[in-house]
Amino acid sequence: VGIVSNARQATRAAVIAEITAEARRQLAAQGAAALSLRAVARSLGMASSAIYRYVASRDELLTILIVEAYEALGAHVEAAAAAAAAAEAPAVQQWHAVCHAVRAWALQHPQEYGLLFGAPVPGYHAPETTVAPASRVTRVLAGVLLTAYQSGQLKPARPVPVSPAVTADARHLAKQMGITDLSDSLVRALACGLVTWAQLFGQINFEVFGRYEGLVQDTEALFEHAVTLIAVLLGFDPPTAPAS
Amino acid sequence: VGIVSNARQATRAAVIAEITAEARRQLAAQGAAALSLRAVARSLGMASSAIYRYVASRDELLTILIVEAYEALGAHVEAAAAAAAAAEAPAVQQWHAVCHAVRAWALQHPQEYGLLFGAPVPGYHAPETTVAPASRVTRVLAGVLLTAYQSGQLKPARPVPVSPAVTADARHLAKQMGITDLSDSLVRALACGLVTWAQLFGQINFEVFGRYEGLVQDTEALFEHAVTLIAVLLGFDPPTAPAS
DNA sequence: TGTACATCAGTGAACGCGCGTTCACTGATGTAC
DNA sequence: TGTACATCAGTGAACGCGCGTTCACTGATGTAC
Repeated sequence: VGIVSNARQATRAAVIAEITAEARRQLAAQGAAALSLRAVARSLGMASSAIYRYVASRDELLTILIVEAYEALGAHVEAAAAAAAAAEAPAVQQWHAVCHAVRAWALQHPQEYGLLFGAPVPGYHAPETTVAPASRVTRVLAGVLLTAYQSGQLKPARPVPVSPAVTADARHLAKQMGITDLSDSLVRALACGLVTWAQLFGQINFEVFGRYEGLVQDTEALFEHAVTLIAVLLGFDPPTAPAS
Repeated sequence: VGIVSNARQATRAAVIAEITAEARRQLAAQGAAALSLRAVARSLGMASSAIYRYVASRDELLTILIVEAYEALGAHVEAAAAAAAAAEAPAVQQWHAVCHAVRAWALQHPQEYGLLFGAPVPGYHAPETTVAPASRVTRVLAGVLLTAYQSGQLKPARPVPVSPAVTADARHLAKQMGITDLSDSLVRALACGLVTWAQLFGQINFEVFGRYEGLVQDTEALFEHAVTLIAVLLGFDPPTAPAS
């Protein structure tokens, strides 16, 4: 409880940081399945048993990596959103900015992205600790759309009817987000948002997981097109001039 | 080369079938990463070395499983398309039918689906053998849209401008598919198709990989909504009556 | 039909590897008087 | 400031496990005369 024990805690935190950094390196190099505590210890020049002073188990290390990845992605996308907002860009451009930010991070960290958005690691079940960090990106995406909606720049273009079951889920979701306005148009917007959320990550999945390989050369241009199409679906005004 | 050697070949084929069946069972139970030749041999009551009379390596077994999964999914979706076509359903309904068929198969075989559409297995690179089976589903999806397009039931609703890079890729793709009509509207349709292709699987990914867990109760209803939205994006007439 | 030979399925032991995790132990670092 | 004690980082050996793959070998099954 003394002053110096803070020093101990500091070095302790530093070692944990080294461990997670090395683990992240191995994750990036060989994927989550190949991640091993022994290999991390070896790279750090310490006995394999020493790791257990800092990390309870392999699963806990995986959880740490997942949380860190969510936070990194969240911070990256938040920064992009903040920059676009600071430049007072129109809402559509803000939407494009955050989408491209997600994609850029995913392409730079394919294995971490796969850990977050690929098939779940078998035998591992994510604890509740990961829920909050995971919602960070989602919050940014929803925030951009919500302010666009509130500023009138986003209006449901084609009122596609929503089934009762989807309406119920949308209402439930609105309550969770603390939204009191439960108008039909907002329900539609939420349902549309849920779908476009999956569409955005579907687009990135195809690119990161190599499903466009050999079919599409300029995947960035296609992504830009996809984001534009999704924007139209969301209710942004469609572009008229040819895209760059 | 004799008659009876066919009998040998037949029993040989039967054993291979048993091996792949058991491998598929283990894949379904514990995922691709946990698949092991020894475990398969154990379950079949044979020595671990005996497997090598039938399968060259673990990677080859994985390849076989991938090809089989692609074929199974392809056959499933083809059957759904054929049934919808035989019933002379309107093109939108055929589109819905094939989408729901993909989803149904994915939910019934989540691990196999993950093997095909999740993050690639690290250290494994799919040989060219998998390309043809993989294109089977895609061909069905493209076929449904193409006939809808040709019968006039599908017309690009909002002509969203397509960038030169995407146009080039679309043209290239059209040539690969043996399509000679390279009109602007077809280029737009192809670009849109590429995007909706990823969107469809993105939607299924979110459901199979559990990303909607705790957020959406009725995932089937949401999927139905997603397919409808994608249909609108593709250029089908939007539904007017409330969805079921 | 019977016999000598070739083919092939299947065995069991072994090689060499890596893994997660535990445990008794050694030193160093900090704490309290 | 100095000393006795407690805390904690880090070690090395070990347990028990499973894996992919190879290899010399045994029998059974088919083949050719």
